[in-house]
Amino acid sequence: MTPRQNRNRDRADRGIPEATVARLPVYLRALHGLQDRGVATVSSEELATAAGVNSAKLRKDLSHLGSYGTRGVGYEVEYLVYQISRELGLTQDWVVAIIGVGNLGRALAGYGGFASRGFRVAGLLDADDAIVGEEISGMAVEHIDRLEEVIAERSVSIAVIATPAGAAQGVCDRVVAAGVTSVLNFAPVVLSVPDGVDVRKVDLSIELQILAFHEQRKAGGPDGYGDGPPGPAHYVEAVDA
Amino acid sequence: MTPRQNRNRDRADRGIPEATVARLPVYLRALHGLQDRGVATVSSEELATAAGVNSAKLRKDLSHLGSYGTRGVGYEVEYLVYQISRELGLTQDWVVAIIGVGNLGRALAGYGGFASRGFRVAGLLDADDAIVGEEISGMAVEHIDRLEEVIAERSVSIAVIATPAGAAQGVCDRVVAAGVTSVLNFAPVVLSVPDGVDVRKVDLSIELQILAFHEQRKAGGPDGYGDGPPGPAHYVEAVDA
DNA sequence: ATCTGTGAAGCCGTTCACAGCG
DNA sequence: CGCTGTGAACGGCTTCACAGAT
Repeated sequence: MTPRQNRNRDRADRGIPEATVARLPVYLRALHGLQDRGVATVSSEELATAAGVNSAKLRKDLSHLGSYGTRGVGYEVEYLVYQISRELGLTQDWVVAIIGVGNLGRALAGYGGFASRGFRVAGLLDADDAIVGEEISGMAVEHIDRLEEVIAERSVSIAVIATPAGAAQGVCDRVVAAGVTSVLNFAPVVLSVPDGVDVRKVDLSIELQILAFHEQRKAGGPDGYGDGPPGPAHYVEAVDA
Repeated sequence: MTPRQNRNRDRADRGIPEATVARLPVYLRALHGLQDRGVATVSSEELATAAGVNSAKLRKDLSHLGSYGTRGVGYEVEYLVYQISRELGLTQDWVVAIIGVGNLGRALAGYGGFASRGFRVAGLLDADDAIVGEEISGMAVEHIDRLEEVIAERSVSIAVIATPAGAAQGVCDRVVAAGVTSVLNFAPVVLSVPDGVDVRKVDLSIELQILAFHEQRKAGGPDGYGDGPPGPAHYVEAVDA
């Protein structure tokens, strides 16, 4: 039989590669920038440059959504914005609750990119009584005890966890039990969730450590040059900073 | 710049895959957790579970650093912590400057994970005179005009950009000109930098959009309801499936 | 016997290069 | 022509399954 599955869907195959999905928001942002500048049509080369990828990758990515370009011309900006938005599910509003209202939670609550791009923050919750009641970006902070009510009453579908590490798993369990199936986690812990729940993690410290690795390499490799002194025999004191 | 001259396949090959590098910080955090609980030895299966990966991947990753385990037994926690720390370059301190002291910058400045794991915040800079002089986490905010001096005087090697989008590229150009070759960017723009400069991006809005994509799919696939707003030009019949 | 370290296979994503269409 | 859309080649990452060390 043929190697492919029986039904090779014509266009807009729903099996869009993860790597492509992760880039669609970048393309979308670049397209919005072009829109603001009044650009009506864009070539794969131009859009790719604006998005920081190469044009072959961009064309391949867009081909997973369908044939939305015109050969010999390029892509119509407005049309492509709509198609990508629809594919990402941004033509509807997603209701978000932010749990943990420290500096990070405040930064998230005030982030303009939320409201403007299909996300509506409908709840700010915290366990600290000193913070509860405070008004942030026009919204009053509620006590975490009301978490389940808030999720149910306002149909929250995405939970943003910005609590300290120790509280994160507990909060996660509660939001999942309340029916949330998408979690964005800023706490530096690996959350465990049942199948069917999506968790994405944003971790500053990990990003910095990756940078440090490359920075060190630029400076001549770990411990100086070449092999250095590794090996089980050279068990130096653990330098726990 | 000297080209790659990696010939040693012995152990600790310096050509560690990017995907592995990105996971090492996760392993390191899991190991620190085990250390705190007084665990001395761990199997690949246990550590993998704690880190949220499968054991084959963990073993393959660690094999790129060297043979630091004992067959039939597992890995010595303290020794592995040291080896990973060394590989990531965390046995030395990296000096960080944070540019942009809004809520996000404050959250970053107060983030405990910095100081404790090989990073030292040596500068907080902002363009807003109302903020300059304010003390945050025991450090006074300085004016962005002093950016180049701060970088040079304190040997800053990593710049964290937490400014509004419009200011990010300008700040980036300045830190690069001042000799910084590692940038962590929180502003929602694609920064362009010369070769040899590393940029990593953290983007909340992108993460949320990826979640929205999957959430939508769970709810029955994109376009599962009527059709949205009008598509500008050609509006072919969407999908048959 | 147990658990690591690793060749080998399979999978996925990227890049190439050109066919196909405007 | 110019530029998109895409098969095919390529390379990297993940997974498997077992050889090999203790």
